[in-house]
Amino acid sequence: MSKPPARIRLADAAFALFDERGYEQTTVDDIAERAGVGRTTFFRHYRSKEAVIFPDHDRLLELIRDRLATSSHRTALVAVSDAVRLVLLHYIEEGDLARRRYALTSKVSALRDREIASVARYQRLFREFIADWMGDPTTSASLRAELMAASVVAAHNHVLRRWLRGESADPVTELDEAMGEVLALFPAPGARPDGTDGGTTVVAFRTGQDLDALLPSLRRLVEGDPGR
Amino acid sequence: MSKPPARIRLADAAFALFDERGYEQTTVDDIAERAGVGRTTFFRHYRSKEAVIFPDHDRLLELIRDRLATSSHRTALVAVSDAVRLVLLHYIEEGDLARRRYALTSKVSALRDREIASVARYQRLFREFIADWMGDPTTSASLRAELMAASVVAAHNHVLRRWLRGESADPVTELDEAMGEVLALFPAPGARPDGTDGGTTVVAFRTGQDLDALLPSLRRLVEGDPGR
DNA sequence: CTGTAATACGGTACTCAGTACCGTTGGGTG
DNA sequence: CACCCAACGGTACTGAGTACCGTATTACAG
Repeated sequence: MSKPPARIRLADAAFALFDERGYEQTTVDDIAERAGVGRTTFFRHYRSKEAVIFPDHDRLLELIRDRLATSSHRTALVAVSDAVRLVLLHYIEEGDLARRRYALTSKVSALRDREIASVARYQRLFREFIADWMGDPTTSASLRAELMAASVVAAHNHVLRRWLRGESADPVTELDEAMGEVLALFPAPGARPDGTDGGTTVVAFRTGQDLDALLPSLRRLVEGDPGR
Repeated sequence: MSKPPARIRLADAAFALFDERGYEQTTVDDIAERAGVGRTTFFRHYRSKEAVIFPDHDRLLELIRDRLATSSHRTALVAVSDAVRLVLLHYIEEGDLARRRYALTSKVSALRDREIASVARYQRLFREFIADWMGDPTTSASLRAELMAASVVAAHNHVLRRWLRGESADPVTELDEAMGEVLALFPAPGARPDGTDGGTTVVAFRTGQDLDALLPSLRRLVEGDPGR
């Protein structure tokens, strides 16, 4: 039962001290001391005092960048909705650690700001991806990309926060639902080369009917024979 | 021709030095020295080195809070759209100063993060206002409030950035147009007091959209909230 | 004119985050 | 054994931000 590596010990010590004394009241020296290492070693493993709480935002950002780069979806919004799932899954994998971080960021404004800045980087990535995908430098297209990216991130944050607060048992499903709402906000342009601008399918449901029973015909309507 | 007050001299000195040497390469001592005051005086007027660039975000936040508190609009979204105009007008009043700040925040990530954190506070204020206004603690209502707040802020940012880059001659009109798009995204619920609702849901699809992606929201429409 | 209180200011000293640099240790590997 | 290389510890430094104290200016009451 040898000691875990310094990086882990530092993180454990940091979270423990933050819980005991609060973030500002804890110095880097305190953390290093409790971890049984020198102060230099702390900064070797974590760029800053804040970074010990957000260890791998950069890695996650790259992961998402790759996912977007290799994604083959029919619309940019679907691709982004798919990519943002990675973020949620990452948090869920962290489990209790993510919740402890949430408790900290809720109290310490400096950490909250840092978290917000990280999220903004995701949003920027999404915005640029959508704008590139649309390839339309128009003002309105740019605005549309901005709105889409903001909505995806907002929906993700909504679900994530619910899960962090313990209000959600199945966050992945909730994310799907939330993303469905977002997709519904932005109907695809439905560009038709022949100019008939069909593309619109109107479906009438009777409430109380089983959606799953309708699904096959729905799918036929949308995918099989567009324009009817 | 007496000297302007120390607060102004400090801001001028700061911006000049930031332009000359860059933000990180400028120390607070440098700023104070050029302004002809002591270092202590700098911190008396500005809480931090960053604060000299963002002097009145707090004041503006309070202004918006008041505006929302005294607003009598038909929908929460309109009230927020109206309030966010204050932010844009504030930047426009600052004129060239706002553009110099934009040039700085574009280069220095620490400043960009700070700006983003400020904007997030507006967004949070909007979100809480909308949620309170709706008075519906449901998950979907909460998500809707989140999406609305994010969209308003995104639209504002879009217009503001265009103006800061000198790409917009009439930002106020552009903001109105952008807010129009946002309002179009979120049609009013259209409550039916007479109960004539026949339980039929009409859904308009655009082909080219992923049916699977839409499915969750569809399911919610049919099963979760009949009659809407 | 004088005492006094408020305000703004300058200076010193301190804490702490973050950086730079240097020396040391402890394994592997030829 | 000699060498190397990675991880570590220590020291010293810069710079932001805070606390505290003394001082000059102004205003104002008596």
